[in-house]
Amino acid sequence: MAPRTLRDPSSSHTIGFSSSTLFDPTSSPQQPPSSPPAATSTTSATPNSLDLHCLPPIFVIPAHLDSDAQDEVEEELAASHAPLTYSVHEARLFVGLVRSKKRAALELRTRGLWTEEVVREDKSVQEEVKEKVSRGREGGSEPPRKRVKVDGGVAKEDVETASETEVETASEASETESESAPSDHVPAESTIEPSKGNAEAQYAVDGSSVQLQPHPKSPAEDPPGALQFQDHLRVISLDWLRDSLKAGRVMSVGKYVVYECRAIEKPTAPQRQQTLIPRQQIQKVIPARKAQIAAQHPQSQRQQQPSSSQQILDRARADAGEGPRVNQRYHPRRTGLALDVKKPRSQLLQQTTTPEDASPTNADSGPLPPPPDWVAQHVKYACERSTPADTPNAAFVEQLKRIRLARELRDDDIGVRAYSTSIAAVAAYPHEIRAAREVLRLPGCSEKIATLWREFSGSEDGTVAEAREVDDDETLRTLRLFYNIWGVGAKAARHFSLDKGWKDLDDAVEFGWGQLSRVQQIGVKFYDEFAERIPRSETEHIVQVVREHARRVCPVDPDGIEILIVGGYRRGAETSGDVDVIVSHRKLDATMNLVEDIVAALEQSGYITHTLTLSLQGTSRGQATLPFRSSNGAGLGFDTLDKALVVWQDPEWPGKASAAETNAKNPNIHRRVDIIVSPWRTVGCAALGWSGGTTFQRDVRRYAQAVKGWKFDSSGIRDRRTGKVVDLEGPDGVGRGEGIVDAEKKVFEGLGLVYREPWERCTG
DNA sequence: TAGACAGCGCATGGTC
DNA sequence: GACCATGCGC
DNA sequence: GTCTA
Repeated sequence: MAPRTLRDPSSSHTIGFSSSTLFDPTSSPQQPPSSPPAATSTTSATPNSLDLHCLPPIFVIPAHLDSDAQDEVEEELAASHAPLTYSVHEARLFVGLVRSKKRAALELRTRGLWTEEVVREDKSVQEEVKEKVSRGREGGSEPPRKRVKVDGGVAKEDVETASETEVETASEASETESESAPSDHVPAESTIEPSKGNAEAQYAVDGSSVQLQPHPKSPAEDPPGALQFQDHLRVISLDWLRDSLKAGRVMSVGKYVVYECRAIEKPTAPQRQQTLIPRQQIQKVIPARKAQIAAQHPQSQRQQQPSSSQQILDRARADAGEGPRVNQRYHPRRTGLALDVKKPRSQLLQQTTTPEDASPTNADSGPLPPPPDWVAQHVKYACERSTPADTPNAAFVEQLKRIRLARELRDDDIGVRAYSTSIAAVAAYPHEIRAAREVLRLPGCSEKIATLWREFSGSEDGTVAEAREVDDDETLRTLRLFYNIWGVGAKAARHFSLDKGWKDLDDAVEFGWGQLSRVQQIGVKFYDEFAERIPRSETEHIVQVVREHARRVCPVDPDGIEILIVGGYRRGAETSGDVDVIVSHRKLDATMNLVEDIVAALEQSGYITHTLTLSLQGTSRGQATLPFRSSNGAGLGFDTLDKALVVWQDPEWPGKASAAETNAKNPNIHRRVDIIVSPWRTVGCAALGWSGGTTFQRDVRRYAQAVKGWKFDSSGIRDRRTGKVVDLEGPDGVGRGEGIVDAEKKVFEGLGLVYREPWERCTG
């Protein structure tokens, strides 16, 4: 082993590398090498015997090296008199824990160095090694390792019960990882060619400028290899340094080359096709699994529903393509709208209150369609208007949503909220927008949104630059990858991507498994499965199973169990990201502890494989302010809106019977299911609170606060001033003959709102 | 021009 | 262990 | 980013 081993190799997150690399790659706070390593250091070294002064400028790629490990590498290099550099543009040689061409290129690119691969004609040995190194990482026909690893974990998970709360251990991941690890590493020492003993064998320094040249003394040693092309850059494995130190002499770099390239200019305009890249990235992670899923779930295909977000995006993009062409007719001549928006706004508002609004008010723009009442009256809460899913401005909404996503990824809460408001307004607008003035009339839409609309309407393809960033910007693409893990929000995504330098899920598994929370580990394991959309028929089936189990655990009055599917399904979506279902019962005591019982029963039958969170005392906080009235013999009469967020898998599959012998595992896809149990008394609030969309719900709360002075949440309503419960559904909920939806209608009514059908709540 | 922007429970990690 | 702040999902 | 006190 190396002269000095760094960290405790048994550290829980030395996954995959601990036995094969010198430098511990565990955590990697990415500190760009802003300052050179100390010339001397207490930990550094025994001066080693290597002489690397003739090497070209070397850059140490910090990825996956924590600052200590990075320092150590640099110290070793410095001790060997290697010409370390901290400028990627100056460097000719790059060393690091990088094992694929693609990744190597990415590492350089993210530091501002764009490259293209150089394929050498004589690549017998080198290519072989490179290919070996990168095998399994690169796309190719081989399934990506990540999926293999993750599946390995899944296999183990399959026997877990939902009640297990134990954190899935890093050691488990480690085991799993080790199965595939060996193929990732450069050849063992035995395969290494005898060293030429001196760096000069491969490199020479050309006078003052450090340029690469084939060394005259050894033209044949690293054949075409070495340096016929002086502009070549090489990314080599850190193992080269390890092996050289180990051998006490400089090993030929040839076999350690991961990526050979030359610098190119930064591409100016990102190609439009890059829109597809995120999906490709995902596919890269899951192709095999995806195909498997498709095969197992023919119903998804049968319904011809978009089975992926990309398809939806594609569809939206197609829509977007049409938008501008239409709109352009109305914008042959535009004025500097942004400049005159402020003043005209109030004028417009006044005008919109009169029927004459439909007449031309501006010689420059022509007539606008008569605004809907909510626009004319500047109604600002989404719950006060109808927002159907199909908007004539879908393409523009799509662009706004992308910008919002970018704000989410940038951890800009306020921006997210602002765009959500605008999106909800645009989505509710019943006409195709033809003039920026129309945008300005909408609540929550002002100069910025109007400007975006102008860009949108004037563009060839119905896109705006800010929205394209989500797909084009590499940082955002990586952030999105992590952000899409269940349990990972903006903070964690940024932490993983920016602080730790992880670039893909492989990195999270290899380098950070032990740093993931329990639910994040689950989120990674089922990353691709959770991304799959759930068709309505499957939602219905799942809910049917929930219903049966609820009845089973409610022996006193099983027929009293009432169910409402909420979430996207209730809003009419063809597919959903998860299944949300409200379970209730007219008898208060029947809903007490019902979630736990249902979950336990579903675990028992094998439907629930994991419990992400279990909320058992929704409104215990409310007890203090809750009058002890409706005690009904049910003890304290709490409002309990209990919920379970679980991972679901149908335990039945064809061939299960013989599975024991064949060791086959359940091929059914894992789904996210939310089971909400509400007491009857507040089931209307629950229905309203869980039927979304997000902005609709948020605006119900804002409305309740601003207009009524109430605090609304899905487990009830309270008066902000007195703290007293506001009972809109009656002391015991709606009566005989009325159901959950009737209760919901009473809540609307009590709030002073016109009832909105669920499909009118598609606020985006 | 400054402050608000939904509001909850759970998980996690830090402090005392 | 109690308490608090933060992150997260809904 | 928008609205409002």
